[in-house]
Amino acid sequence: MEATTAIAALSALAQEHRLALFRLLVQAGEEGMAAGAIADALGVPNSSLSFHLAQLNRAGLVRQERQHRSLIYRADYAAMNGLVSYLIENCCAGAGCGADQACVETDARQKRKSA
Amino acid sequence: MEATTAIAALSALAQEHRLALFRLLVQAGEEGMAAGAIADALGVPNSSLSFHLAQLNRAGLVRQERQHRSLIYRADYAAMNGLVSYLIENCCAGAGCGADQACVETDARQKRKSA
DNA sequence: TCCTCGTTTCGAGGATCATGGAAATGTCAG
DNA sequence: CTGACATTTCCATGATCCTCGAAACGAGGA
Repeated sequence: MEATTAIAALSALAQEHRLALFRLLVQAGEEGMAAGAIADALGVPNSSLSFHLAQLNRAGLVRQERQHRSLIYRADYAAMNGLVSYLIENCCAGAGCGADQACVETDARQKRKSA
Repeated sequence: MEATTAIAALSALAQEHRLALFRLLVQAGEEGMAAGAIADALGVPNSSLSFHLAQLNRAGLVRQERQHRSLIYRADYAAMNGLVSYLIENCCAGAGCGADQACVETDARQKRKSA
């Protein structure tokens, strides 16, 4: 992942409504949600929500698909994991982070992915 | 982690210089780096760097410690992992994300942590 | 104490972003 | 074709953020 891509993703997530929206889609899973249902769940005006959905889409964090009259949105798990991996890249200079077990786990996980 | 905290962290990371800075500290590990050394490595004016370091510090992503005349900065791995966990919370609605192996891994990792 | 070095704060200018109503677009049923 | 519905685009307003030189601050060394 390039820095530009990561910044786009982080900028997209660094906003109250968009963070809630993305997490909603992450938890919704493969089924996804229609724009209207999301607006309902979040209590955001349609025009605002559309703006935020477009931002997340442009950042590659969500994908849209037509289904009858509705647009279904889904979280892009690959992009999400790519961002996470980018953040913890070469974590801890190979020192194992001392007492921080969580960091060791994420580091190991990344190595497993690239192997 | 609360939404406000996560947004603060994401906002802090959603900026070219700060993202590079944070990743530099993540890779530097426990040893950390002095403000001057960071400014040198990134080619950013001192005043700008100080501004960005303050943002990361206020977001809880880095910690500072005096050492003689220099201020040593270190990445806060606990905060980093907290943010990651917040993002992937209840990932995939327990569906295993279909073909997306990476997501399954992160989901499993999170469950392991909270167990 | 005086001076130097490392770092932070101040301040103004330019750039980017969020909001939400109204109008436009696209999709389908009758 | 017409009407109804779901969603997006347009647009102006207000708010927030980034930059960096200059000045201020704080900690040692002589």
